[in-house]
Amino acid sequence: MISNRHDKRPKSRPEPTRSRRQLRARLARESILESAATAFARHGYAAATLQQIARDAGFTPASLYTYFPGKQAIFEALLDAILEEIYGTFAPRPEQRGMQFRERLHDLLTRQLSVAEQRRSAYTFLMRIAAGAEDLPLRNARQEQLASTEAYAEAMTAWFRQHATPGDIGQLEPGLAATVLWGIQHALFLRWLNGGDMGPLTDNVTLIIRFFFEGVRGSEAVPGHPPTTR
Amino acid sequence: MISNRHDKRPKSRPEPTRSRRQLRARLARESILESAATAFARHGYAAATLQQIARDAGFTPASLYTYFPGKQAIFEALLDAILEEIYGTFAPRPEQRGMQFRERLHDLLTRQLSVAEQRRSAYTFLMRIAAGAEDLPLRNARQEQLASTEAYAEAMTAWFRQHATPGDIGQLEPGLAATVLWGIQHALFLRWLNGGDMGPLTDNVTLIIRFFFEGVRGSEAVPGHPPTTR
Amino acid sequence: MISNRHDKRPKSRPEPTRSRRQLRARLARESILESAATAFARHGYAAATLQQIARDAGFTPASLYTYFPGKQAIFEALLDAILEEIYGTFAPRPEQRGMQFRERLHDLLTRQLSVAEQRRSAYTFLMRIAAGAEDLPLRNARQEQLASTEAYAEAMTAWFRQHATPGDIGQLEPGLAATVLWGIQHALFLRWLNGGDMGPLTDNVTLIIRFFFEGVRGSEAVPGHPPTTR
Amino acid sequence: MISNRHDKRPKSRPEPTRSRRQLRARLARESILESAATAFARHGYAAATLQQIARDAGFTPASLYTYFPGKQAIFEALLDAILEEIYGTFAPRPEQRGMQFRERLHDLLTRQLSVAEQRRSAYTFLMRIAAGAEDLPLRNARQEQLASTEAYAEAMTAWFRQHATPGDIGQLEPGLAATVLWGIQHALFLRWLNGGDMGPLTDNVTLIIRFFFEGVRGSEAVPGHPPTTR
DNA sequence: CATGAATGAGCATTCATTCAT
DNA sequence: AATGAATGAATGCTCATTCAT
Repeated sequence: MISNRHDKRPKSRPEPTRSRRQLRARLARESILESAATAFARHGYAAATLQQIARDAGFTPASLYTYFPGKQAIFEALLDAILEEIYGTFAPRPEQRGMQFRERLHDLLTRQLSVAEQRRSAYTFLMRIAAGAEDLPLRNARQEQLASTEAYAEAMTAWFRQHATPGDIGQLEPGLAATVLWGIQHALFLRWLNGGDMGPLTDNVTLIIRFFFEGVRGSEAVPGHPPTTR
Repeated sequence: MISNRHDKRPKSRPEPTRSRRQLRARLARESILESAATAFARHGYAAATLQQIARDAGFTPASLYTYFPGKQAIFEALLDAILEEIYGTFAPRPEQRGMQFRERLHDLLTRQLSVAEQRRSAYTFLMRIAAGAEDLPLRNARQEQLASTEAYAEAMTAWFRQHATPGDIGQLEPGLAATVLWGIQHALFLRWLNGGDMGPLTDNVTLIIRFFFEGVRGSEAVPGHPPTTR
Repeated sequence: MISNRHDKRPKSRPEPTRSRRQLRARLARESILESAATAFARHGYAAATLQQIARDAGFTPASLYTYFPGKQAIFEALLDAILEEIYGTFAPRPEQRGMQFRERLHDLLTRQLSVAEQRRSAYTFLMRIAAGAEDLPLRNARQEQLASTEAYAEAMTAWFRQHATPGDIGQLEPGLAATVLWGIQHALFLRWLNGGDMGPLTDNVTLIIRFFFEGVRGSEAVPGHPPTTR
Repeated sequence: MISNRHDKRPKSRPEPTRSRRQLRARLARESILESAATAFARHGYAAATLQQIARDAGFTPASLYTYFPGKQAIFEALLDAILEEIYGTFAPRPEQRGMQFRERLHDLLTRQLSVAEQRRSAYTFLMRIAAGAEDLPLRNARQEQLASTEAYAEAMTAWFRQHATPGDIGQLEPGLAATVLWGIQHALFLRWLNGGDMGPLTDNVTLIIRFFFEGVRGSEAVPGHPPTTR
């Protein structure tokens, strides 16, 4: 008799009202972020309008304020999410135990391109930022740092130091190697993005790695679509 | 007879006054384009304001309309100029006669990075566009096509076909090779752009070519700054 | 007036639950009005938001609509309440029978300042309105009339006519005297309101009356805090 | 280029173009401030809209930004102007040399009410603020201070100290006297403001002074309209 | 009864553009 | 040729109000 919430069920559906709402709200937020990613990727932060984002997500502009305090907050939430996903790929994984460096890199890039593929728009926007092509409205210094080519290169450099044995990347300065890797990866991502219906983005990993290690010369035979690892 | 006010007629002498005006006008236009390049590179087309451009060029916004019909026209003129410079580098040159493919490529990239270095802002903006990071306000389909990574890759592909002999780029599809080359070039350009006071951008050419042909493995020794052209 | 709520139900028991609800509802309404008074006094009608009012009263904005049909209704209810309290002080009181005019005025002002002290925010808001410093959203002409300095002065004038004997306020036009009295009262109210921790507002009554009758000259000695009622 | 301005006159009016524009601009600014005063006085700062101000001044809202950087700047400019006028009246004047205290006060109040009369709306708005009936959007601490009843009372207190001889205001604390004076003045200003077509506001000065010094009792005969300074 | 969610109306502000001077 | 002034259109945002739960 004290709790009157649970015995309200007889009448309708079995789900507690509470979590229904929470679920709906979470979905709405995600939908808005997805729409924002699209708009930001297509037009840039400044030129993207709440109107576009809202329409795409099935809301009116005013409604966005139910879920986010403003345009900048949407931007930050989106950036946080994609940064977390991308940088999360650098975390050490038990499966890598027995792998060679090249295999480990394959694994890493596969996971990164997988994120890029699934969060296509958000990743595209991140690349815009990373390439310096955005006026960031950031109050958050941490974000400003992370969302740059340099930060990515640094993270990759650290990863190299952790996983590569001497000789793996020649005598090359790791930071430079990381930058080049970023360039190759970026170029193939754009190719995939603009190239109509190619296969999965992750199919490019082998290619990227081969280019990275051996360059064009070493790519004796590159079929239209990727072979197995190594 | 000195004043040029009275004779507006089609046929009169090449008055110095007249050409002085033309000169002033041309200089003004170039100054505006330069300022526009800076603004567009920094903020993107949509977010850049005529206010910024005008101030930077020493005008008021209204004055820009003396030289260009509007923001979009400025954009188009700027894009035209940089596209012409970049694509101009692909034109065949007599000096290349006796060169090896690698040398020819070195020559080509040197000229391209030279443009990038001198037209820094305009080139940066072009890269934003090429990376798809811009809403193009183009009425001009030709421009839209040219200002893309694909178009660049195509031009490079054509150049490969013209200058490479079998084996030069392995058995790789030339379009793919061109894309990768773009990626490496782009990454090093960004590194130079954001990296404070490095040396000339063109110093990176040898590096780029070595990465392109041999990858990281082949780069046995890469000093902090590039060796001579070999 | 106080309890006419219970006999509205022709046919059912005087359920305790029912009147408890009514009590809760009345308390909620009063709480809301109090919060509204605070908000209106601080920001004015237009600038005060239901958000502020609701938060202060422990509700969400939507909930206010359970108790009032809208912002304007809250405003009207609040105004009604404070007007009733203030104008109620003019009602004749048996205790005044044997008093002199000056004593009666002392009594009147004491009761008015007592209201001001207890309904501090509401009274402050009323003063804003009275001073013409509010856009009244009134549909109700009666309220618009009552909530003005003139209406107050009129009421006071009437009271003067009823209670003063010739000579009490000199040969002064009563309306003018009432206006001046309002001014003095208002000034001391503001002083009390802004002045941090002074004593009770009603302590100012003697002062007000002395100023009113004799002006600065007559106030031979005014200690920091008012003497007894004389 | 440097001096081709002067010989342009033959054709049209004798005024230099430059000052024409400046004049127009100044008039526009004043017109806007006047309209702003009206709107702020009527609706309060927050509730007044640029739409109203602009329309009243014969502009579109966007045009206001030609003359002021924003709503707040309009507010500040307006407040600055009226504050300067009001506090300017406290400045010592040579003419006061031979006057008695009462005469000096008469002179002071006349000048203050004269400002109130001429800058009717602005003064009304200032009174709203002074009475605490405004949420000030002030960045400017100086303004915040000056625009309060206390600040006015302080200024008046200082003036009292400078001009009154012992006995002039009884043994009353000057701050209190200043407050009361403000109240009387304010009440009569409001009466004038709302009272339809009375005579000039300054006609009330004698009345105010008589009330201030002698109160209602001392006002033996107060005709409808003011006598000479006595 | 309470509230999360949704929205239309409205606001301050920005900006590309036009035009008279 | 250059610009101050003016403006329509559009933007991010707020808020009173409605409604389903």
